[in-house]
Amino acid sequence: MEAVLAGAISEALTRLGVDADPSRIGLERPARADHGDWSTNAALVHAKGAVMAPRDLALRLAAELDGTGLPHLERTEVAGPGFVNFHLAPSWLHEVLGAVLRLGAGSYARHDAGAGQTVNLEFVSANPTGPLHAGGGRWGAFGDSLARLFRRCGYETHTEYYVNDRGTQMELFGRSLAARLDDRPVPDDGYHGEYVAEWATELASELSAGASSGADDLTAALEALGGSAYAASWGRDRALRDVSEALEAMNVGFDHWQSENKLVASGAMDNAIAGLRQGGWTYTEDGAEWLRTSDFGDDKDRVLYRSDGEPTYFVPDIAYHDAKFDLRRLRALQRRGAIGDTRRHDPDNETVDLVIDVLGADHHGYVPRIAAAMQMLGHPAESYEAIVGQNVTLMRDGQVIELSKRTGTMVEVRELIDAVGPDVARFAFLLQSIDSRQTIDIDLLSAQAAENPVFYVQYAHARIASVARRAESTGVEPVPPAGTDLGPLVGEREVALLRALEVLPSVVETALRERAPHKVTTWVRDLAAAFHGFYHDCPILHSDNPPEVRDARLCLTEGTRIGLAIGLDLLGVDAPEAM
RNA sequence: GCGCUUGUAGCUCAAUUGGACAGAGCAUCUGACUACGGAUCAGAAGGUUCGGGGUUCGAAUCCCUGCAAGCGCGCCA
Repeated sequence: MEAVLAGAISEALTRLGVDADPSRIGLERPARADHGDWSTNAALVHAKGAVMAPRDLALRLAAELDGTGLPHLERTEVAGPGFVNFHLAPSWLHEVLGAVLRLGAGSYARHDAGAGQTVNLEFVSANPTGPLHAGGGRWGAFGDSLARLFRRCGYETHTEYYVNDRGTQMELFGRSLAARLDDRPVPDDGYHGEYVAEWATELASELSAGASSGADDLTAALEALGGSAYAASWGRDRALRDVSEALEAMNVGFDHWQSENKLVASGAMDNAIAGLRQGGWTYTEDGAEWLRTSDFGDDKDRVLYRSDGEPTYFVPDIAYHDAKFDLRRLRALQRRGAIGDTRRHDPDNETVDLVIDVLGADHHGYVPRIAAAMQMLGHPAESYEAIVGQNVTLMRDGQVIELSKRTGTMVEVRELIDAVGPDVARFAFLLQSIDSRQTIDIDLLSAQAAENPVFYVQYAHARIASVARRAESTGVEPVPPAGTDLGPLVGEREVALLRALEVLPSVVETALRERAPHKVTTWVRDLAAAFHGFYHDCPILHSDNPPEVRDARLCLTEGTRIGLAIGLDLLGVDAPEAM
């Protein structure tokens, strides 16, 4: 419909002798229903070139369009400073509903914008030194929903979690665990959380179970295995199990967990650094080796190898990001079953087209240097993208809870999920833009869990399922056959619901383009609201209803179910048959 | 001090990226089924879009400036 209108507008302008510039013509769905179904600013934009008052041009344009016999067009109108509004007959929405029913949840609102393109999406990547902080849930929900949007738009999509299992933090974590194990004080700059003590107890029982002959000296048993280094690696696995389980509970999964240790062991660092040196991007100063990141907009150059010869954390990060561009690496992971099914892809293309990091605001300073390094290694500037989101503030009892490694205070995602359930938690994270700081008051969220908007949406879905069950029990086909006359759907609430359903494809498209899954949340609430209104005012299975009205409404109900199912799936939230 | 992000109803947030009278949900007040699930629906009230300039047919949105908040600014990770 949009394409038909856009073409007609351009042609009409040309017939009026105006030099039409299609790129500047805006065609949009007005916010207010009484402004019609579509609206164009074409007259406003072209008035100057046509040397006419905007309204005069609008009037002539409207008259011209009225004469062309466009399908479904009831009338045009000129409004405001010179908008031309198109009022369409409900029949155009009936065609939309027909398409929704024909395509179903699998195919409606799908785009092939990303066909043949591969995207790699990294998110969460919290250090494996403890359970996942509740704030981390935001990145999980966001990243996972964004991945779902990419998939729906035809991208071959890989999701990754980078495991920083190497370096100072891991050592400290290992030493903290070891210290707890023999009741020594935890190092000052170590990990003081309650969980460290609990995990040390677990480690202790594993050690004593594993020790052959009642070795009750745990310290000796640990030393035999490698001391705090063993504790660190054991703790890493323990933490990752905890993190993945918590994310799984929120319906968040990853195709691949990349260990930094294994990456380094593979020689990836040497390869990447060789590439940088070859390109002449490095130099030595004060005994350290530097990278010319300021050539690409970074504030200053960055150290790769310290004067003592040790690589900074930056080196493995470069190697990792470089590796993420390598499709052969992803294929190899796939063969090992680390990654799920793949979609069609150009077999000659060996490069991932888009590598995305989802980061918290506290890491934004790191973006320019990694972007610089990727360009030095030959990856086009637009192929690396960092999405920087604002962090979450957690509250309890009206008090802000500061995340502190020293004192060990934290709120775990698990705790949040246990308190309110996965759907409320996930919906809450996806309720607002990633650009705005989010405050989650765990008590407030628990207390108001029953009023959470997620239930409003899920209730709409459950109601529809209930209608279907009732239809079945009275011998009525819950989904009338294709070709059912949708003509009876002309009431205000029916049209409002049809309109809400119609915009889903463009919502999906903009949500992906703007990396804004919360747009799906907003839409799904709108659709649910339109459905509840329809349901309240328009009886479906009531015996007074003529069969043709009943069947048309059943079609609309099923179409709504499809829309809700798509939206909730994109959000990773359950679409229940009953509540 | 410099940089990034943000500032919208009492609270939490939207606003088709420059469009028409800035919209929802909570909270407050008032109403609605002898019909398919009342976790619903309808209505009222609530605004100088942080302040001040500017750009144009048109600004919450873009530019300048001031204020406020969060984050970042190491041969730490």
